[in-house]
Amino acid sequence: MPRGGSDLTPGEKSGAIAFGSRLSLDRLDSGKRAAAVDGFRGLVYRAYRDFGRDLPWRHTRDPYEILVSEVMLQQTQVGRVAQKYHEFLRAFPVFRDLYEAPLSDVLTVWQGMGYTRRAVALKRIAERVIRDCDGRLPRSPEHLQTFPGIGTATAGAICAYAYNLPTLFIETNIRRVFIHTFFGEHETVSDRQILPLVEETLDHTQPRIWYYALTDYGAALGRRLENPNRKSAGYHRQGPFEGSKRQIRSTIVRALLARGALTLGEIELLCSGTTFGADTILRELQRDGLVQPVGDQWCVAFTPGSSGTV
DNA sequence: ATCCAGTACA
DNA sequence: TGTACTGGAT
Repeated sequence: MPRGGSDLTPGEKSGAIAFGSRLSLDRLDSGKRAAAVDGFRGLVYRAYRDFGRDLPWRHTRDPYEILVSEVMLQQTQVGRVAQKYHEFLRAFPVFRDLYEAPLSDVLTVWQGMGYTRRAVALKRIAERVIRDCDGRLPRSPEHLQTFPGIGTATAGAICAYAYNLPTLFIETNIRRVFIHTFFGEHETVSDRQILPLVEETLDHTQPRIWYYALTDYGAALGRRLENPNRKSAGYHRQGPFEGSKRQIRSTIVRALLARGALTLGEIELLCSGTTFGADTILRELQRDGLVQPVGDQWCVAFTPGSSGTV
């Protein structure tokens, strides 16, 4: 494990590439290019030694526990996930617990994390793993990506962290490292441009540790730079929360969890003052597997697979 | 008031 | 290829 360091100054040992260095692999012959890749790896590992993070989900290699952490880390910062992670695993220690739990229990524990849809996805993953996969999470990124809520980044991360496989993936900290280091002059950078560098620099001898190091270096860069990911082709700012659809969605789900069930009239009341009709929002929440109608009331879906059918 | 994050589906 | 999905920190 790395230890927390403090000195960020670039004046390092002779020959070493300093924290925050910009590099280019362009127009290097193959020998020089290999040496530059080596230098980059040294830089990343040195940052890991100095600024590596001791994160709760790095104490396990259990695929279920890694899955939970990676889904939580989608769109949600480390600090908030760290608070919720153990609580979630206490409530649902293994796939079967998540499989058997009512969705409302899962959503209740999930509260505060945002993007409730991810909790629905986790429950659906548990159902497929129990029913179709003999209770074991698959090992290949391609197979993993057929599960709800698992895309390229999460699939790659699970393979690297749970199985120590040399998969290629890009998430925000990794993106930050490559944009900062290799695309300093560029105005915008797409993941397609970054991926070949991820491939070329990957340390096949220890993918798990390499990705720990890469993400920690990215996180350390993020604390001292204006976010280089603003150059990412996918980057965009978020609109205001007040009065937004996402605000009313979360209000409705929270109310349903607290009260058990609500009539359409009560939900319309929650929507008053927004430009969205209760009907539209409920339909979307139902499509997302979050709610379902019961008689003349609405409640949290019994099981996420059942969207609509009681 | 502004910032950050990966997936799904158009 | 673009856009919608949240909530807490600052």
